[in-house]
Amino acid sequence: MNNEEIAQVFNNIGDLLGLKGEIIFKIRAYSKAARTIEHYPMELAQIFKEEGEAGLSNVPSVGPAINKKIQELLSTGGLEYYEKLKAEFPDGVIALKDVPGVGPKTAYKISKELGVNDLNGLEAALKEGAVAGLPGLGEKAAANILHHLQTLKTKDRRIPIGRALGVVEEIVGALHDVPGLHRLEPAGSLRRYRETVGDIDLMGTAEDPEMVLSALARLPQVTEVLVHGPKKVSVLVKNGLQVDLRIVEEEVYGSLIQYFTGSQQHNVMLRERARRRGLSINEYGITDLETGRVERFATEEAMYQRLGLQFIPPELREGQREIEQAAKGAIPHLVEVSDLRGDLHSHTSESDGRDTLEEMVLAARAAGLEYLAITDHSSGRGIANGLSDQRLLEHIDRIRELNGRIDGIELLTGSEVDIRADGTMDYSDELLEKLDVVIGSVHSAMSQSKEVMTARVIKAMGNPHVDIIGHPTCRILGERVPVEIDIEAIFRAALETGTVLEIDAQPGRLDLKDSYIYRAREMGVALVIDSDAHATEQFDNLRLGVAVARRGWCEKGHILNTLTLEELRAALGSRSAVGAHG
DNA sequence: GCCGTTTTCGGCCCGACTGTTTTCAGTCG
Repeated sequence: MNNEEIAQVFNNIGDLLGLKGEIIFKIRAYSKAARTIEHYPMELAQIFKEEGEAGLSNVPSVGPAINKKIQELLSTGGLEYYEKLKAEFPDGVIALKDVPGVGPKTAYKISKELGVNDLNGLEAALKEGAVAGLPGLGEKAAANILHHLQTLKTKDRRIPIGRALGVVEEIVGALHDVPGLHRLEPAGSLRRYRETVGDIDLMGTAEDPEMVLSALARLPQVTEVLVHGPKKVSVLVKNGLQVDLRIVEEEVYGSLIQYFTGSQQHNVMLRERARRRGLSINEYGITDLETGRVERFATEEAMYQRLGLQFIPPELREGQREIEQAAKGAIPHLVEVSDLRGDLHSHTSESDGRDTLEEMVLAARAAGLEYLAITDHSSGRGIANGLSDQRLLEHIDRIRELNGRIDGIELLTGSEVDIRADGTMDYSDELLEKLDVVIGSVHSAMSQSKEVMTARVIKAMGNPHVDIIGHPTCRILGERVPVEIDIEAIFRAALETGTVLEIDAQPGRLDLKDSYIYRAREMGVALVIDSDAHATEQFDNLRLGVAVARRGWCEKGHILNTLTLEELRAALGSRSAVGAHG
């Protein structure tokens, strides 16, 4: 059972207790635990396996009662308390509250009065007009529920961050020239660089707010204007993505962007901390409860400082341990894009890249990289025009030749070599030995069982020529689920063999993902952030890789390609040194 | 039910919006 499923159970328990009329603070305790668990950087199953009950008690918002329930869920797959509670209510209570606008109370009312137990039944009841007749629910409420129900069916709830960033860049670019616009930046999960976002929150300051708001509303990519008030406009853009723009006063900008950046759980914890100090936070400032005096904050830095906290980078604001760390002054100096000196994974038109070797190298140099490994696909990737032995040898010569006549960047020869279904590599050891950088990647037989896949990758890591495992879980966001693999076993093998694990920064991959990065870093596994660029503009992917590494609390020292080329060569040359680096 | 730089008991984040209300409940973030 994974964290998301456990969180779902506690969320449902909270809602059901609400219907029973339990005291509100007990209900909130369950919801709060659910929110924490949902975004916890380590799987509770793993914690329980390794450290038992004591490990679980370190999770914030988990006390003795919820701890016991987690243990039961993990060891039996079920929870008796939950089953008994569910049996007291119609099934519809859980099923119907998936619809936005339908909470536990409304779900209960509909399922009890109308006998509706699933979403199809709900749609039928809405169309018959049965819902609008219920006490407390009128025509408008019913129409609203039907609207949400139908959009729920047609639209992806969250989109990959890469696509959202593209939309933001277009919009910010288009609004750039509006006179009197001072600031304009994203808030919300986009600013925290979550791998998917539900909508886009933009926030800014301007001399004439209305001019900015209506400029957004008039953009060609806007398909519908949902709300257009004096301080806020909400629009839909192509593909149904919602964009909210707020223009606020300069004096309260810090408080507001802090509030709208979230996460919700982070804000709850921040406000609890403030409460204990006799302060109350809202989105406009901090109120001293004794004197009633309100302080306003133009910057987030000032606001965190007022609460006795170090500044917390947005990527860490997930309501885990970041506030207690900030209170101790123990927030790490996270890795930054400017710390990256090189890139160890790139493709050219020799295999499935779009641009030529020379074009890619010039682009990498322009992006400020000091070194670049050219790692086209191996022969087994026929569909990606993988290189035969002979073509690889010629490619190596061309890379060396180019390296000799170009200034400002050093080139490394390399290959992204298929790890075959049996764990052997797609080139011979003799050939691999000629390369500076060998990335081993799984591109085939992805439906292997967890045992087979894990053994396959560990076998590849045992090959002394394999330096890096590329995109270790092979997921494509929104398209392909990750392969079944025992990630803890992979981390252990990486430590034992000194193999580096990749953070593939392609927007659709982000693989390793943030929570795995967190765990790998904790274990001391060496990591590398790679663009996996297939075209000249894709070196820009690196910033996204840096962002997920930051979400995994990585500092410069955890990331191998922050080393100078000399240091890197030494590290790759003796792989035990690579392991020690992390 | 959880938690502690005032507390192991006595508190518990805060506001906006919507619709159905005649003073507020429900939902959301």
